[in-house]
Amino acid sequence: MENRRNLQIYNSLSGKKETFEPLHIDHVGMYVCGPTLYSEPHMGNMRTFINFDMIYRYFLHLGYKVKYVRNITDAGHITNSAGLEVDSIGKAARREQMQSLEIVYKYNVKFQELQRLYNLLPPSIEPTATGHIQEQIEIIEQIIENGYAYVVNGSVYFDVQQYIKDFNYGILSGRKVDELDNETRALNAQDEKRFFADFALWKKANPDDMQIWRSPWGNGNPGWHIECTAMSTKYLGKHFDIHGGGMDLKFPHHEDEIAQSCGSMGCNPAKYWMHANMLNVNGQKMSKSFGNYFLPKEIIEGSTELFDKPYSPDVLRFFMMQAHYRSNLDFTQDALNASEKGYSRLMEAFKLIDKLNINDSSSFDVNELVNSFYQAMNDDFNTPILIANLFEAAKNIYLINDGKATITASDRDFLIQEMNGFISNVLGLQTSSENNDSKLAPVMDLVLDLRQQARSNKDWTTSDKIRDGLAAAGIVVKDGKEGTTWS
RNA sequence: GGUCUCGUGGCCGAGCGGUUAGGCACCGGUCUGCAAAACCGUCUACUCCGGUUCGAAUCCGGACGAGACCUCCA
Repeated sequence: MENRRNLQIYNSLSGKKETFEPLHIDHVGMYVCGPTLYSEPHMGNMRTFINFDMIYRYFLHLGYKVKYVRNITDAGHITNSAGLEVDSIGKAARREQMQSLEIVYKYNVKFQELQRLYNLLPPSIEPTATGHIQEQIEIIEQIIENGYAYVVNGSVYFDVQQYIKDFNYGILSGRKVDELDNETRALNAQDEKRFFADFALWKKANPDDMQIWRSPWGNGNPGWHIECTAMSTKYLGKHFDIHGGGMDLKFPHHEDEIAQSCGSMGCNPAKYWMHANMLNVNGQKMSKSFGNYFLPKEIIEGSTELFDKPYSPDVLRFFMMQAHYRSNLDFTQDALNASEKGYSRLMEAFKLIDKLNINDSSSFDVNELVNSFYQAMNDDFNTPILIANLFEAAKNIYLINDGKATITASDRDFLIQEMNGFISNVLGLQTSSENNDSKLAPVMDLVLDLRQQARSNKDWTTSDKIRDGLAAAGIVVKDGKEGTTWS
């Protein structure tokens, strides 16, 4: 496929757009950092997963065989800036009076439900951190053997000072080790570390830890970053195509993953690093303390105070796709309403396309239009441009419907196929109408027939009563030249 | 404090040196029994100050403003 050769991806590693060339022909290996299951994923989490779902879908659309690995973090992250224990899952377990595994299971069920609601394709593999403790231990052993880690009191730390003699720590985030900590941070509990920037690979267990594993260094917990190195390596190999995640994971998480891979296997794990941007709500990063925090399910149900009406998952997906994955996106009521209307107009056009009259020639260049879909996506997955081009198609469909433009049968079939491919397969929007209720359709036919009779008799009172009554029930009646439709 | 993004019309949001992005809203028109839907058309931009250039929203410098990260974060 010609379209494959032109795919440009912004690589966070180089800070530039690069032509995508897979390591293995026809195959793409992609690893994305998944959720930590200590609470229900929020809308910001969903934006990242939806963006990578779109990226996954576009690779599939281009005909690649994709192995998409997205992990589940079910072991609590164990250190914070002060080196103190912060087991997020353990904390949640105590709060909710459950065992760690119960917490993880509970929120995983919710996460799976959200994926279905928002039409995310399941990844090829969703490995868990706790299922790969042995692999993590083996990588840590290798790093120690290579001289880039040291053992202290049953804990293992990555030796950044040793590492920077051979590799570039900061290659992804652009940070320089000597700039990292000019101000002396609170150094309590960091006595074990040789250097402030060293990070934990394995942490000795505390008596009150809820999850503990055995290791060559005694009982303990894996560090936060090592799980991703272990799982990406196991399922995709030591060097694979794409590693993705939220922008906030760039440092330290991804930087440390690179250090672990280089320190154990001698190479950066991924050829392309991709980072999806954050979600703002009413101008600020979504946060519980700002009062602009809401869950993906609340906005669908309309149960959040922030918005005065519910929005469907398709509208929310469409809204997010109208912004580029590397841009900030601000959730506001006005913006969501605008997307809701635009989405409906696009989908109405797509539903209309089957019914268009055929002509001997097309009054516009369908090939060029379809090509513009690919060009948009090939430019670093530019979904806003793709959507603008889909609206161009919609405009033409409406013109044909009004008899002001023409299309040939083969062009129409081609356009149907490609529009469906991009709307449904790539953007992940559900094109099947929820109005295809087998019982409602014949009833509507009857009602509209009665209304048409009233209209023929110029009985506007009856005709408008039917229209208003249906409107009250949420059904919009549309009188067109070719008859009346509803939705 | 350090590192890095960003500042586009009423709202959201593309743009990577010369061409109408797009959506929503507004206004005028076509259509309609009246509406709605649909179509056509018009109008609102590039934070500010310098510089480079024949030409800058786009490149460079500075100011102001917003945001992210700096060992919990998607």
